Amino acid sequence: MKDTTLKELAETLGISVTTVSKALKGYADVSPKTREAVLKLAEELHFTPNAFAVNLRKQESKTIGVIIPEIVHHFFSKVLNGILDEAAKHGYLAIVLQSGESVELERKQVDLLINKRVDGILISLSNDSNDEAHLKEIIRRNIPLVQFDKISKLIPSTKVVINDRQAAFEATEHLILKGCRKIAHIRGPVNPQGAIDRWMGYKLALEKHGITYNPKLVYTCTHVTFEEGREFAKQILTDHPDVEGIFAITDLVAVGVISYFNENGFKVPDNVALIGFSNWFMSQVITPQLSSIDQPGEEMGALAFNCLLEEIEARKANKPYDLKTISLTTSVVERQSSQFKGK
Amino acid sequence: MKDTTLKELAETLGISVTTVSKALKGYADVSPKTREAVLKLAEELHFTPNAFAVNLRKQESKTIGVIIPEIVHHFFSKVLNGILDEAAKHGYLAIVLQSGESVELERKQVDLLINKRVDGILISLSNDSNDEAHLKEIIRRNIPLVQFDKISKLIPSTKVVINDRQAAFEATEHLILKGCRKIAHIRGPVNPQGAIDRWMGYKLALEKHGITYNPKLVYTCTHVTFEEGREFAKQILTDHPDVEGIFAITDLVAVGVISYFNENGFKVPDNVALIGFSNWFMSQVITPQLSSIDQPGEEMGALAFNCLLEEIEARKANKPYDLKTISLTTSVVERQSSQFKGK
DNA sequence: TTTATAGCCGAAAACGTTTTCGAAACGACC
DNA sequence: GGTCGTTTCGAAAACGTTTTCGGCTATAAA
Repeated sequence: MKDTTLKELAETLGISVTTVSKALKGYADVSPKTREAVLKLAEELHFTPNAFAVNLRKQESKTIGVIIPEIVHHFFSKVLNGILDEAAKHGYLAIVLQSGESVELERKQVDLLINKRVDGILISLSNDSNDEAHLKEIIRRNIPLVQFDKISKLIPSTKVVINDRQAAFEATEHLILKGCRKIAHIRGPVNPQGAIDRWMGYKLALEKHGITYNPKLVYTCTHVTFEEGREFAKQILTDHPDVEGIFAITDLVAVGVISYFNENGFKVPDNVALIGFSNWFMSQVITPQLSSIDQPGEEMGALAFNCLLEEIEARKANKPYDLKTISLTTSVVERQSSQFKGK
Repeated sequence: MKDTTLKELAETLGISVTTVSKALKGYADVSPKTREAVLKLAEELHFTPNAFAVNLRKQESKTIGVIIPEIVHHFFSKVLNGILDEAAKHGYLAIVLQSGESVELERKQVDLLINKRVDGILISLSNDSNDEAHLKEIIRRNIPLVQFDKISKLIPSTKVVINDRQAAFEATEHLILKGCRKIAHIRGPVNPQGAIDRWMGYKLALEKHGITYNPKLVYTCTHVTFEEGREFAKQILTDHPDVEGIFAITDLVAVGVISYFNENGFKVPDNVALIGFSNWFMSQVITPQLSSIDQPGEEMGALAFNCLLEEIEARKANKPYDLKTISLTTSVVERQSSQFKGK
């Protein structure tokens, strides 16, 4: 059973394909009588224009590609949610791919999207993306591109990010304002820009409040897991039993810290104040509830899509457009874990 | 700057489009000399076949559509992960849509995918899907369809599910074997089949072990949230202070129960044993760690895709294929929360 | 009666690829 | 020289739509 085509409609009505097409698209130069006949028959036969043909003819598919490191990830799934909803509003569909934090895979996914001839690409880079050849290829091919969250500064494109340094500054300052002076930082891996920026924000906050930075209070994750949180909690307790506050790179790590402290009778927030990062769902349901930094994931996704759409439409109309970098503001979400009691 | 086409290659080489196409696809009837010339030029000019044209010609796009209720959801994102990985292995891309648990939106998304002429559709229904007209339309259009997790029994298609009744039976029996006799069940909403099946599994386990079913021990969620878990925990404590075990429809609800009990000094598992459902990540990091039922999300996704692929290929080859229903086995994940101490 | 003007319609090209089918060229063999 | 087979190539149709452009008819104006 084949799909109905314009040609079939035309033949059964005894008119030309052209007229059928025009009737369906509301052109003015088709009489009301034939228009209605066409519409009626099209309805009856469940006609829908063949998307393949339309794509070929119009050289566009109303489809974008999205590449993220991991889909099973609270933040990225929220961003994706924002992208999908906003895309739907504007009649766009999204092909979703994950790079699994591997550059080779990321490059492969980019190639796939280029070959598919998507109308545009949204990408958040994998952690070890040192090579940008594939991104350059996107630009060479003149495909609209917007980077979000984890970006490459070397690639000229619109970017939607959060200000990691500022956010980390506020997180640390929050602990300071709660009365902490000796504050440890469990930071992210060495390379990713985000981890570096947050670490710098931490230092800046200490500096502003006259606390000397002590590198021994900084612990570096390699995998940013729950288990690492537990391990570093133990380590901190032996290295610095008098620690007053901890700023963890991520809620997951912070939850690991809580878990270890809970088991070992070290009280959060009575003995030590704690703040995480991302405002992951779990931070509301753990005991004690975890203070955190809210990253507006859906907003980031929606904004990234809108920037991409702007670029797509500008190019189609042969209009110029500006590459911008949008920095979303984060906010401290104050919960129980940071209500430091002092000594 | 336009993309290179077969025609351009042909013209600069002074040969026909046909020969260029054949050279690129490794046909035998093109001489080694011309083949190499074509390959070389294609490489230089970064030629990639125009996907729009290929789709039109072949009447397929190597793209499938996926509709899930929510993307920001641990289980569904895992299923999606399984789908995407398996699809990638077979050279397929996926367009992802969410129905947001609304039938109207679901119907709209189905229409979009039909119009896009995807090669097949994977769908998990929204909760209030009582109307199946849109699914029937997929079948009428002869589009390969596989349902997973939340399915409609009325629609003939391959299905990949878990055996909710069996899983709930095992969860309840697990509590019984730990020594619980008075066991409450916080069940899901009234309509969805999954909630009904789990409730029946609960009853069956009681029956098998000679415990009379008491409807007053069953509490019905409407939104299946953390807050509902807390509320019902409170309610259970006043209604049945001597409760020994609780089987919650979902880990999230179970975590709500833990949260309330933790705050009010009612000890899990000393006073009451608890088991959830889904084995989502949080169950490992909460204190006490939550026993649960593991649902193999990625496996479900991978399997669903493979079934779809089978159907796609069978149709292309005009071979018959069978509709099957695959029931994945779940397993009890025993953690701290179910280690009941008795009285 | 001619001319201008709407109103309606359709031929045809274009999008870029794939595949069928036949043809040309060439050598080998009888 | 004719026949046959092999190798290499290309014309053309097909996939289904969109859009331009010109043409036809009938009516109104001159």
